[in-house]
Amino acid sequence: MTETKVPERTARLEEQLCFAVYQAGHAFTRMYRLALAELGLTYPQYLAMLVLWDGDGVTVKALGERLSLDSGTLTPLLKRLEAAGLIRRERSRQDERQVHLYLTDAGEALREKGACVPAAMGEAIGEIVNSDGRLLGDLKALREALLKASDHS
Amino acid sequence: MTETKVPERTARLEEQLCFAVYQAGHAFTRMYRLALAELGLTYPQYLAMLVLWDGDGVTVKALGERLSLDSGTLTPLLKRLEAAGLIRRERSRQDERQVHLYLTDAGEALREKGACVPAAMGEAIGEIVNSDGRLLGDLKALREALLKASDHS
DNA sequence: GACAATTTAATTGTGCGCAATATAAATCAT
DNA sequence: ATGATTTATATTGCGCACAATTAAATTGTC
Repeated sequence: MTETKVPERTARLEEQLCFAVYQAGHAFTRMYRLALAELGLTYPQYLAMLVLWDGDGVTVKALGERLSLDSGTLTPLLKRLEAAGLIRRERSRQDERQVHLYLTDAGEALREKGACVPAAMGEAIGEIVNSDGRLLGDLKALREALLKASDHS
Repeated sequence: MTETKVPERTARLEEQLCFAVYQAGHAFTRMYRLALAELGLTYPQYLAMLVLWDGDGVTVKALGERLSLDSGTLTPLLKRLEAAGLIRRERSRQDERQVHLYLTDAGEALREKGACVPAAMGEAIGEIVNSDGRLLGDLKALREALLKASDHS
């Protein structure tokens, strides 16, 4: 037993799962950037619009839960969408703490142009890698495990 | 054949691969945040230190290629690491365009504390999901496909 | 050797992402 | 009903991420 205590090399960057996720995320936003620029949207703005296209009138809070984002991120993002004329922000009469989000006609109209974005992406790469939804499932499981493990509450 | 042309619903957010990657990335940085805060590092700073621990003296350019980040991101980040006393930035004598990055004693000393970070993470979640490196491989393949597809050059 | 083209960093400006805090409204407890 | 607690949004501040530009050094060409 030659106890060769190698000075505990930290794992190589490229072999770490966190880095792979980090890089894949950047690659995705880069990929979406061009297509979304034609819609005048950033990627996070596009995600917000996806939620509203799925059904508007939701509150900022509900949107935040769907996207895992807080008001510190959403408030300025939503103000930009409002300034772009895509949504309206209306404070609730029943509960004046809440702000409901509605699509304008322009925001509704953008849905169709937005609809072809994931299709274009999907054809380019989706089937190649995500053959049977396995990767998607793995990532969801990963996220769950991460959230569970980092539940500092 | 009842041709019910449903108004082309955009895919649900939660079923989109890009969103899963986006969410997993956030979950990772959240998970790392606490452990890294004890080292006084952010997650991107930790990635930079990983590269330098793997071998210092590299240029900003080389670091950027390793991390897929440009000088716009790296210059201020490296200045912060320098201000924290972890690295030195030295402009090359041979080629004054280049800046080489060296670990200080403090930066070198941080390696050991940093070494237990991925271990703690890995034990918490690594084995659960990444049973045999399949997920890692899938993500790398995904990244490759994305970069290839978005090679606007 | 002079000058154009390329390369490397740094700078500027915009938009997330998130912690911490503030503010105001609603709810709860007495 | 009044005061304490909780909830929803907004604000502030810091640190990425990246496009676009600038500045300076190097290389290539003639």
